[in-house]
Amino acid sequence: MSPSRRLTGPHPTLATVAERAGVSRQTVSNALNNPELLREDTLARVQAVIEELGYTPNRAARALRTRASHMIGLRFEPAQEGTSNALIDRFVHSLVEATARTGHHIILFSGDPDDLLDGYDELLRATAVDAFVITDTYAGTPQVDLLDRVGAPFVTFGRPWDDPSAKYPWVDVDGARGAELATEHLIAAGHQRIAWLGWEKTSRIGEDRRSGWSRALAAAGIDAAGLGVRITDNVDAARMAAHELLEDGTVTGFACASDTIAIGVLHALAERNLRPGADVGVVGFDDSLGAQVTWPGLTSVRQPLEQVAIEVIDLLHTVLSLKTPENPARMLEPSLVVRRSTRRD
Amino acid sequence: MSPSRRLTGPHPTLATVAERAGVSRQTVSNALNNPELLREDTLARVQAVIEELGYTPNRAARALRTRASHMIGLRFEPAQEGTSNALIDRFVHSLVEATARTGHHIILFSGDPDDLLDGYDELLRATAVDAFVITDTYAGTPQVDLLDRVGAPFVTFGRPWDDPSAKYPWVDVDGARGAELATEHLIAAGHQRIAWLGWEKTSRIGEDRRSGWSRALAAAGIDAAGLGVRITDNVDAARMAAHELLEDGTVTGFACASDTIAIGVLHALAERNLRPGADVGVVGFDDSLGAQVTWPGLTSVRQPLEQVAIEVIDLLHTVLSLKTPENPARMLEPSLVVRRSTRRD
DNA sequence: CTGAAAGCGCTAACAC
DNA sequence: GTGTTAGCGCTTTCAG
Repeated sequence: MSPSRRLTGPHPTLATVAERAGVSRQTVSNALNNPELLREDTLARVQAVIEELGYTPNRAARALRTRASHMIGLRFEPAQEGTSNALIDRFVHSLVEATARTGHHIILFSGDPDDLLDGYDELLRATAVDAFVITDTYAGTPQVDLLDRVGAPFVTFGRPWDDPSAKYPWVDVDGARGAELATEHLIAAGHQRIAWLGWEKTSRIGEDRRSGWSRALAAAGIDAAGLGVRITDNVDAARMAAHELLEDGTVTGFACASDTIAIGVLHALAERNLRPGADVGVVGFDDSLGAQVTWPGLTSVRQPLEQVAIEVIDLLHTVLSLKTPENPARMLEPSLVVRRSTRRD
Repeated sequence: MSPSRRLTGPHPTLATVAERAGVSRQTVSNALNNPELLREDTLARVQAVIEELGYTPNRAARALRTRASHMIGLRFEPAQEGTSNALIDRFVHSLVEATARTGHHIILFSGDPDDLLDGYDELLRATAVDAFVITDTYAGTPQVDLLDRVGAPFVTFGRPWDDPSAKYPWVDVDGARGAELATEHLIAAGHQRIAWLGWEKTSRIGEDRRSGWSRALAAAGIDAAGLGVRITDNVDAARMAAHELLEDGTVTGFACASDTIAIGVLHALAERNLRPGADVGVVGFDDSLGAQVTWPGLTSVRQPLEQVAIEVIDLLHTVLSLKTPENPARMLEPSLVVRRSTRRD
């Protein structure tokens, strides 16, 4: 005699479905997780009841039993104001779309701004997440060491700058190639003296992008001397640096490490009554909303974030199934979105 | 004789802690959830072991038992390109910060773009979330009906436009007041003929903001005839509308329903060689990144999203503890961030 | 104040 | 193929 209890609670359980379908709970479970084990008619009957009752397995119970939460943690930093670079936000949108197809969910957490590692450990010990996506690899990757140590799966958006031979799975966009595209585009538009406005030397990403600019100039036989400038990532610093470079009248192109910097250059042009595109070509980086709305339209290097998200989730999937990914290091190509800041109409 | 098993797995459990501290599992549980029940020395001893072992309660087990996941669902729509308005992204950042203090977490999910209700039900039936935050109230609120029907807790960012007497908890920002602030600011700067560039009539939020503009003009005894224009929310539509309004040379002020629209006005000014601020005052809405980086700096109405998030979480807390919030309808005041687009230097 | 027993809903292992 | 048993880690009774 089975102790069949009828639950009065709002949610049907395995037992409810089993009773209604006239099978055991295990059979319902199999219908869900190993449908090939059931006879066709039994399966159909069980599925009909599941449908009818609107049954969805209880996540907590399933997680407790299988030790898999199907949650992916992402540490979400406070909003950065004053920069047009909301790249991470766009990435998160893509990530949510990408996870939707796999049954995983993104859970956002915050941590002490002074402690890059804060928050990870707790979620892990609570078995609240199966894995992490790490985005802030530009700041070095202490998180990677931590997660490696405790054996937690993760994938990073951003390559292992500190240790190119590191073998954890990552996805990144070739920033040097992006800057090269930008510079080639300016050269093709007839510019010769093309400046680089980038970040401080401490930024690996910044130096990488800068190398793409150098490469493009070298390939075209253009001397880069005095044209590479390093500043902090804000509009005003860029504006001032641009004024300095524009002083002698020979510089007519700017490849920039960010849209914020490029917009600073546009400000300088406005103040000098120079026409973006016609007089001076300007290219930004990241195709941020700022690039899209700013006057007269900013040409910018765009990272394929949708694809990055898909690759990240794909890698995560592989890692979570304890398989070794075939290609754990995935470099994607950026593209150039051309707008009026480089058109010589 | 207690069946004390030593777990070899990575995570300590209640049993591990209990054994190590020489108490029963229940006592450890109490140390966590009802510390006032324990004798001081026992409590201290248990806490020391918890600390030492780095124990964190298993969320799945706790959720299964208490029927509370401590997760809050937020449906996250695909990124909107071409508009400077990433308000929701900024809100999510604030929300994550706000939840951090309460032990809740935000889980992001996506849904069929054609079905506003998609996704909610499933998370609920899976008991994956305790409650929802709803942000898209401008599109009407079918979600509210759904959640009300199934008895799921939620709080909205956005008031019940369709039914002002609805008694569910919400937090919103007074958009009419924001437009009024913008218009008053333009009047104070000496402008008289101040145009409104807003959204189509179908937008409740748009009409609400517009009413603030009318109110400010009326209070100053200025005739608004012919100055209120409704367009779609994009840079180009705004640019063209601005050109039309600027044609007769009398309009010198623009209050706008969004930063996107305001930036379109700035484009028109650039094309007419009019100086933002000195010749024509322009005010946007939402203080987006675009407003912050665009030349020459766009004055904009700012919504206090950090505070909105805090109030939302506060209401959610109250609702989740089955109490009736004292003040379930919370309207917050926006503020004006003044930049050069309204300075007459 | 502390301990023992029961069970949340599910799935892995094994019997039939 | 299908049913039975056990237990994931926790908290809620209820005894002591």
